[in-house]
This record gives sequence, structure tokens and C-alpha cells, in this order.
Amino acid sequence: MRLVVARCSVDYVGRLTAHLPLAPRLILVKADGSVSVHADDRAYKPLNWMSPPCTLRVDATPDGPDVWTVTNRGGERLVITVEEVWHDSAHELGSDPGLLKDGVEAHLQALLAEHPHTFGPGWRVVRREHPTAIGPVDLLCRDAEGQAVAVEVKRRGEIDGVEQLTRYLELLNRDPLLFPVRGVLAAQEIKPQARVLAADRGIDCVTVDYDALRGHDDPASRLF
Amino acid sequence: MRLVVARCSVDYVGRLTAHLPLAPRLILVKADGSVSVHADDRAYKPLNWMSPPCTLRVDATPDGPDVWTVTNRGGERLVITVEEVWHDSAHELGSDPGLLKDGVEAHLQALLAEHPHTFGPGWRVVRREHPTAIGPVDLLCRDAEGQAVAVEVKRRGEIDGVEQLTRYLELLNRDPLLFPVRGVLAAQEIKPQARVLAADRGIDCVTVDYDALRGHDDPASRLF
DNA sequence: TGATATATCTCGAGT
DNA sequence: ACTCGAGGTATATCA
Repeated sequence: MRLVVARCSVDYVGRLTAHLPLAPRLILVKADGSVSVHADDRAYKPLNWMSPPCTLRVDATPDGPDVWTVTNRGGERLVITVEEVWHDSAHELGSDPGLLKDGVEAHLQALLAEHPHTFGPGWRVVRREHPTAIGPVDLLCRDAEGQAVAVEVKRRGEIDGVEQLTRYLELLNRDPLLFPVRGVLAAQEIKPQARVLAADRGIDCVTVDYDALRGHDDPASRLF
Repeated sequence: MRLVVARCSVDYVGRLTAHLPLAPRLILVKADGSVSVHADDRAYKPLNWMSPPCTLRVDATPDGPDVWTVTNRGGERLVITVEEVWHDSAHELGSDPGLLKDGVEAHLQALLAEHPHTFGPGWRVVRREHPTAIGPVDLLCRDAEGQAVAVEVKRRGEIDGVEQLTRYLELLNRDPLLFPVRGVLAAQEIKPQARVLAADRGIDCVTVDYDALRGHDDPASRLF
């Protein structure tokens, strides 16, 4: 990883056109060839960047600024004009062992599969990832009356989740062994827009308390 | 901006739980207090981060690693255990003049609103961002025959755009003052899948030449 | 402050 | 190569 602090201007031409006026910034050149330009604020997003795979060419001129040109296969181009270098150092980091995560949608689905009574007394899970022609339904359940219910699990319930569940329900209801199938959108948080559309489609919304559910789960099933 | 290259391990507890094993990484501490941890690959995303506003506390122990704790108002916590520092430097960058962009959806919508004849002779724009219960329609137009048309503007036309427009049309067609409303998906590039779905729904697709359209617009309205 | 839509979204998995 | 879905999405705008 090479760290360069320099006064520079930047031009990007690719999916859009963007320009950064001359100012002091951090330029990161990583081992995979990627380049990013950071200002002194915002943790997450660089001002400008080029994702790998890409190639960096440096054109040095005796009496003018160096021009760094980063290009990728898609013809996108990032041009950094380096006027004055304040810092320049390189470091060998090696490859990273990577991030371990807990608390994502897969885990929420596993918890709900263990605790179908979250949806109501007498519910049972028939199958997780029940396959259909257009993809797997997260949970296929039977309620206390034995009616089939397709459950779509999301961390955040938005309008896309309602559309997805609607498509599943249309298919599932063609199966005489399942008909009539109703739908439930289960999420830690459900947006108002999604609630409106779900109501319009006859889909129930269930908000799930992840921490409470996790408090009752089998510790051995957790990642760490 | 402070640049620290160090062997470190990282734990994040907040919206999820995540752990990074001990390895050499770049730690960026920016002027706004934000902290990010980068591996030697990927231009865009840090491995871990804390967005501003947040506060950093450093606990140094004589015979052990330093522990950096970054917390925010929401109770999220990023803990960096710094075992061995390879590089540590600080730089005053000042505030950045910021990025100038051209070619995003808002510009395309503005250009189309100025040039409705792009869709056909005699078209006029009734309203931009016409409100409905589930969100605003980008452009509400009347064609040469006076029929209402809902136009959805995207930089890239994909299946989501067709779905979105379909929902709008369903709502708008309940309005007797507008009925019958037809739909147009306008984009610089339209994916084949989106075209198929649009055709199936009776929605027209219009590909827009952004540069040609921009060439005819009022130069004063451009950013640069 | 909350809700909504965009993004050079990125990134990974599956086909 | 392309599509689809998830993300600690982040970020901006607007009510």
C-alpha cells in the first residue's frame, strides 16, 4: 500500500463525469492496483476512486505536475494531476484474513425457523428455502389452522421485499397441494411504503425483535 | 488526517457484530473524527469504520497493546487493538472544495423536462415529481393527443424501473382526471430484460442520448 | 428528525 | 459475462 499526501486535482470520466479542483488530499494506491482519493472527512466513501482490476500510469514532466492516469477494462478513466507531494510512503501489508460477521439476514432466517411461534401459536415450519421456479421462498409454514404461509425474511422490509413475495405467492397458489397460500413479510424494521403495498396485496407484516429472539436461541448455532 | 499503519485486530458491535483478526492494516483518522480501517485491496470500502459524528478514546497500556475505542451517539462501538505500529503520521489538509458531478439522474430529468419533444412532437410536461401515495412520478406529461403519460427517468433502465412505473400507473389510472395513463421508461441505456417486461406491461422504452440533449440545452443551467 | 430515492453504489453468489 | 440480492450500505433531499 502506497500513501501519498499531495495537492492534486482529479478528473473522472466513466459512468459519469466528475471533477475535483486542486486541493490537498490523500491518495491510496493498494496492492491490487486500485486507487482512491480521500478528503479529510467521511470514513466510508472516497471522493474519487478506481476499483480493480485497473492499471496506473504515471507521466512525469520536468517543469510541471505529474499526471497519474488510472484506467480499467470498461474504458473508465481517473486522471490525478499531482502538483505538490507532502508525503509518500509504501508499506507491505500482505493479504487480510477477512471479516467475520454476525447478525445478517441468514441468521435472522435461522432464528425464525427455530421459533415459528414468533408468527403465532401453533405455527410450524414446513421447509426453509422452499424452491420455486423463480427462486427459493425463505420459509414455507403452516399456521395453526394448517393453511400454507410463505414468509419472506428481510433485515429491513422495503417495497422490493413485497414485490418478491407477491411473485412467490402467485406461483405457490398454482400448486393445489398448497392453495390457498398467504404471505408474511418478516423484518426487524418495515418501511411505511412497504406496509402500504403489503396491505394492498393482502400480505401481513411482522416486525421481529432480533435480540430478544437471539436471547432464546441455541448458543451452539451462533457464529461466535 | 492521521495515517497509522499497524498490526491490529478490530471488533465492531452495533448494527451487527464483526471481528477482524490480528493483521497489518491502514488506520485512517480524519479531521471530522471518523475512523476507518483498510486492507491492502479494494478501492472503495474499508474493512471497518465509524462514521462521524463519533469520538475516539485511546487507552495505552505499558506492557500491552493500545486499545482505540470509537463510539457514536447510537451506541455503536469500534474497538481497535493496536499491537505494533509501523507508521504514524499526521497531515493538515483543510476542507475540500468538493466534487462536481455531471450526468446523474437529476440532470437527465431536468434536460428531459426542458425537451419533452424528445418523446415526440407536441408533448408537454405537466409536472415534475408528481406526487402519489407511494412516491413521486418523475415526469407527468401529455402527448400530442392530450393523453396523460407517466415518465420514469433512469440513468440505466433495469427491471426495477419497470416495476416502479407499473405501480405508479396502477395508482394514476384510478384518477378519472388522468385515466387512461400510459407509461414511458426513459434512460440512457435500457437492459434487454427491462425492455421485455416493459413491452409485456404496455410500457414504451425511450433511450436518451444525454450528450446530444445536453448539446442543445441552456449552457447556464450546466454545472461546468 | 424521519422517510425516500440515488449511487461511478460495492460486493458476493449463483447461472 | 450477466443477473440478482444484500449491505453496519452511505449520502442527499425533502417533508
